[in-house]
Amino acid sequence: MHSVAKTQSKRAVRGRKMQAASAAKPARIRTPDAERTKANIIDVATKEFSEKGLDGARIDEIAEKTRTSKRMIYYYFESKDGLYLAVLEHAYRRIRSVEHDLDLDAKPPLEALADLVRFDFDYHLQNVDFIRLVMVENIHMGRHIAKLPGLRAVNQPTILMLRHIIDRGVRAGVMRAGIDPVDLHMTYTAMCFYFVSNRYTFSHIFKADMVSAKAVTARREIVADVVLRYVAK
Amino acid sequence: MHSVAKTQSKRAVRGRKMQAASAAKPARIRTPDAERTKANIIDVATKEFSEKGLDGARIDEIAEKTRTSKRMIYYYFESKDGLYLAVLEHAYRRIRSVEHDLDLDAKPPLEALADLVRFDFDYHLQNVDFIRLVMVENIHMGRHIAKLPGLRAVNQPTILMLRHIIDRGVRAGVMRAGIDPVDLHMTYTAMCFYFVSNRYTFSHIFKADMVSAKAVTARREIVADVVLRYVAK
Amino acid sequence: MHSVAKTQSKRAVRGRKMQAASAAKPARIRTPDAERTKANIIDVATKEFSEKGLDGARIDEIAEKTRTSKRMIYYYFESKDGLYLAVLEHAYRRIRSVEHDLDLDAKPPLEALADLVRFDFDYHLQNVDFIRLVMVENIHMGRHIAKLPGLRAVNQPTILMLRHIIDRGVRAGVMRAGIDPVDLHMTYTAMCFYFVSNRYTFSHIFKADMVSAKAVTARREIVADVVLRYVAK
Amino acid sequence: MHSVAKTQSKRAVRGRKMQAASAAKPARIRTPDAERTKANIIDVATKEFSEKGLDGARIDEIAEKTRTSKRMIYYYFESKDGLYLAVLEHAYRRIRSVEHDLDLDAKPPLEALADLVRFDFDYHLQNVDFIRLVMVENIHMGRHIAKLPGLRAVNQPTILMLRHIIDRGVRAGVMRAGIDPVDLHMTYTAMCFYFVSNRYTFSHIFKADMVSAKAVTARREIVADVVLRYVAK
DNA sequence: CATGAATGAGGATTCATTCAT
DNA sequence: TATGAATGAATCCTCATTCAT
Repeated sequence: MHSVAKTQSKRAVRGRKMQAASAAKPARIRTPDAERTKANIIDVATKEFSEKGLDGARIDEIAEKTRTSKRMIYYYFESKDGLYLAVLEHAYRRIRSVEHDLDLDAKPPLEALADLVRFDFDYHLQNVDFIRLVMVENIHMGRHIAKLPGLRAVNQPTILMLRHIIDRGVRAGVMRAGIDPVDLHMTYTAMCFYFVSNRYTFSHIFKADMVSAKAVTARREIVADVVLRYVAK
Repeated sequence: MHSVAKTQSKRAVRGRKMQAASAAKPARIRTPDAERTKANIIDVATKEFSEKGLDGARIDEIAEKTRTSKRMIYYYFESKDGLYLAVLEHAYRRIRSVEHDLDLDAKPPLEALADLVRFDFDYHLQNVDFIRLVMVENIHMGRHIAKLPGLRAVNQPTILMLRHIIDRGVRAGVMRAGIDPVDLHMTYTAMCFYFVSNRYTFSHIFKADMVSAKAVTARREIVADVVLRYVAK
Repeated sequence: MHSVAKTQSKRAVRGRKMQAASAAKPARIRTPDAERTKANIIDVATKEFSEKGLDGARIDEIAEKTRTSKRMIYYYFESKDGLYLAVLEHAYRRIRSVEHDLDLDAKPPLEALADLVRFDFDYHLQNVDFIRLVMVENIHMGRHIAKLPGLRAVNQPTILMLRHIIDRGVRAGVMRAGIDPVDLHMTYTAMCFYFVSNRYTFSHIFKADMVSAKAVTARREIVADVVLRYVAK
Repeated sequence: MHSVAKTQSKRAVRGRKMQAASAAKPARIRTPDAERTKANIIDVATKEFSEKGLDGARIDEIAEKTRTSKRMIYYYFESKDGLYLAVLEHAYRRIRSVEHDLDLDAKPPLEALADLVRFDFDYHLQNVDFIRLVMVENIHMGRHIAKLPGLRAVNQPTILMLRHIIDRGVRAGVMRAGIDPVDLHMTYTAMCFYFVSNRYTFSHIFKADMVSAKAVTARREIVADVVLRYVAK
C-alpha cells in the first residue's frame, strides 16, 4: 500500500547530513548519538549479515543486539536492503590500503611482493566478516555493490603498488616482463580468499586442516611461493 | 525453518524404500515414477538454491516449477533443509572424476597437469550452479555437508590422478619433488573457483572483464601457467 | 526484500479455479469451504472497507471478524489491495439490474420512470455499504476500478431500460425528445447518491433531517418530481 | 491515530494565544510569523488530506512539504486529528458566499437561479480539494465536523439568497410556490457535487467523458435546465 | 501418490507522537 | 520557536509446514 522506495534519498541524505554535521562539531564530546547509533547498528549488522547472509539475517535480531531499537534501523537505513548496502559499503571502505604500513619500497622487489601476498593472506584470515560479506554479495550477483560506484577507487592503491613492485622487479631483472597487476592481484587474492571462504567444504571433503597455526603458516608460504615462482624470471 | 530434522528418519526412510521399491518393479508400466519425480524436484531445487541461497529460496516457488506438488517435496525430503541436503549431495556426487575422459596418462606430465587445470577451469565455468551451492554451503559454515560423510570419497580420484601426474613429473625430471597433491589441488581450484564465485564483486571493483571468451581464455592460460611454473623444476 | 506482486496472477487464478471446480460439483454439500471462506472474507471486508475506507480498514480486524485467519486473506486475495479489489468487484456485480423485478413495461412511461427513480433512491438507501465503497474508490481516484474493465457491462441494462422508457415516453407524446439516457441516469443517481453519501455534512450544515421516514419519503418524491418535470413535454 | 484528543485543550489554547499574541504585536518586526506558518501548514495539509484522505495522509509527508518542521504541526494543531479539523474548518469557512459577486438581484428570477446553479457547478469544479474533503468527512461519518458547530452559519447566506430568488420568481409568476430553498439547494448541489466526486467511477462504468470542456459545458446546462424545469410554473 | 486448503509464528516496515537540546 | 533523534505499538505480509481428502 505505502509507496515503496519513493523517498529513497530523503533520509539517506539526512543520515549523511548528520555525518557532516557531527564532523563539524569536533569539540562536542557526547553528541546526542546519531553517528554512534549508526556506527553501532552497522557493526552489529555487519556481523549478522556476514554470519547469516542477507536473507538469513533478521532485522529483529540485529535490533536486539544493538544499543537502539529496530525503529532506528529504518530511520537511518530505510530498509533491510539499505542497511545491507551500508554495511557493504562500510566494509569495503575499511580495507583501503592498510598495506601502506608495510613500507614495501624498502625491500627488494621479490621480497616486497612476497610480503604483500603474506599480508593479504593474513588480512583475509583476520577479516572473515568481510570475506563472507563478499561471498554473500556474489551470491546476490553483485546486485547491491552495483549501486556503489564509489567503491571502484578502493583497490586502486593496491594495484598501483603492485605495478610499482613489478616495475622494480623487471628493472632489477628478477621478474618477467608482461605481468598485469590486476591479473596478479586476482591470482593471489583468489588463493587467499578461497582459503577462508571455502574452508568448511574443502576441509570436509579433503579432511584437510585449514585452521591450525601450522596449517595456516604452511599455506601462507605456499601461496607466496606460487606467486614468486610465477613472476620470477 | 520450523522444527529442523525433528523426525529425520521416519520418512527419509520411506523415501528410500520407495527408491528400492520402484527399482524392484521394472516391469510395472504405469509407475508414476518416484525416481523421476525426485530427480525433477532436485533439479529445480538445485537451480533455486544455487540462485538464491538456502534462505532466499522458496519452497513454494520450487514446488511451482516442479512437475509435482509441494506435498511431494515434503514426502520425499521431509523439510526444506532435507531438500537442500539432497541437492548438495547430488551436486557433489555428480562431479566425481569427469576428469577420466581426459586420458591424461597419454600425455607428458606437464602437459597433463596443464590440461587437468584447464579442464577444471572450464568445469567451474560450466557448473556455476555447483560453485554457487558450495558458496552457499560455506556461508552456512558447512553445517549441512557435515552430515554427508560419504562425500569424502568424491574427490579422491582427482587427488590420486594428481599424485600420479606429480610422480610422473618428478620421475621425468620436469617437476620439483615435495609437492602435495591436495595443496596443489587447492591452489588451482582456488583460482578456478574464484574466477566464477567472485566475478560480480571483482569485475565491479576492478572494471575487469570476466565473461568474454577472450577474457576467459586469457585467464585460463594464466591459471595453467601459474600452476606449471609452480611445479616446474 | 521478497518480490512484490510478482506472482500477482498465480493465486488469484487459483482462487478462480476453485470457483469453477466447486461449481462442477454441485452435489457435494459441505465443500471443504474455499468458496464459503472467500465469501465470508469478502462479506466482512466489504463492511470494514465501507466503514473505514481502504486506509482506515485493518487487515487484522477484518481477519478477526472472519471465520478464518489473516493468512487466508492473503492466500486468496494476495494483499490488502487485492482484497479491496475483490470487494469492489463483488459489490458492483451485485447491483446488476435488480430493477428487472419492477416490470416497468407494464406501466405508462412517466410512471415507469418515476418508479425506476424511486427504486434507485431506495436502493441507495438500502445499500449504504456500496455507496460508501464507491466514495472510497473515488477518493482513490478510481485507481482500482480501472483494473476491472469487466464492470463496464454492469450498468448497461439500466441504460437500456432507461432508453426504452424514454422512447416509449416520446412516442406516447409525454416526454421531450433528445434526452440522453446516460445523462438522465447521472441526474437522478446524483440526487440519490448524494442523499446518502453526504448525509453527515449536509445534515450538519443545514440542520436538516435526512434519516427519518418522513424526510426520506419527502425527498424521494422530490427526486422523482425533479426527474419527471425534466423529461416532461 | 494514537490517543485522539487526549489533551485537546492545552496546546490548542496555546495555539490560539499565539494567534492573538501575534495579532497584538503588529509592530514587532522579526516575528517568525506564527500565522503564516500555520497557514502554510494548513495549505499543505489541505492538499494532502484531500488527495489521500485522513488515514491515507502522512504527517511526515505533510511536514516535509511544509516550510516548517513536524514539531510545529504538533505545536499548533496538537495531533493529526487536530490538523485535519483545522483543515476542515478552514475549507468550509472559505466558501462563504462567494456568490455575492454574482449580483443576482439585477437579473430576472429564473435567470438568476440558472446563474446561481451554473456558478455552483463551476465552483465545485474549481474546488475539487474541498469536494474531496467533504467526501472524506462523510466517510468518517461527520465525526469531525460535528465538533464545529460554528460552521452552521456558513451556508445561510446561500439559503437566504435562494429563498429570495424563489420569492421573486413566485411573485413574478414564473416559479411554482412551495419550493423549499434547502431542498432546492440539495437538488442542484447533489448534481454539481456528484459530477466531481464520482467522476472516476461514473466515467469508468459508463465510458463517459466528464472532463473535456465540451462535456463540462453540456452537463452544466443540463443541471441548470433540470433546476429551471423543476421550479418553473 | 497427489492436491488444494489451511495455519502459527514470524518478519519487514510504518506511523503518529515525544524528547532533548 | 525550532530541529533531529528516538520510540512503541501497530500493520501489512510471508514462510515452512500440515491436514483432509
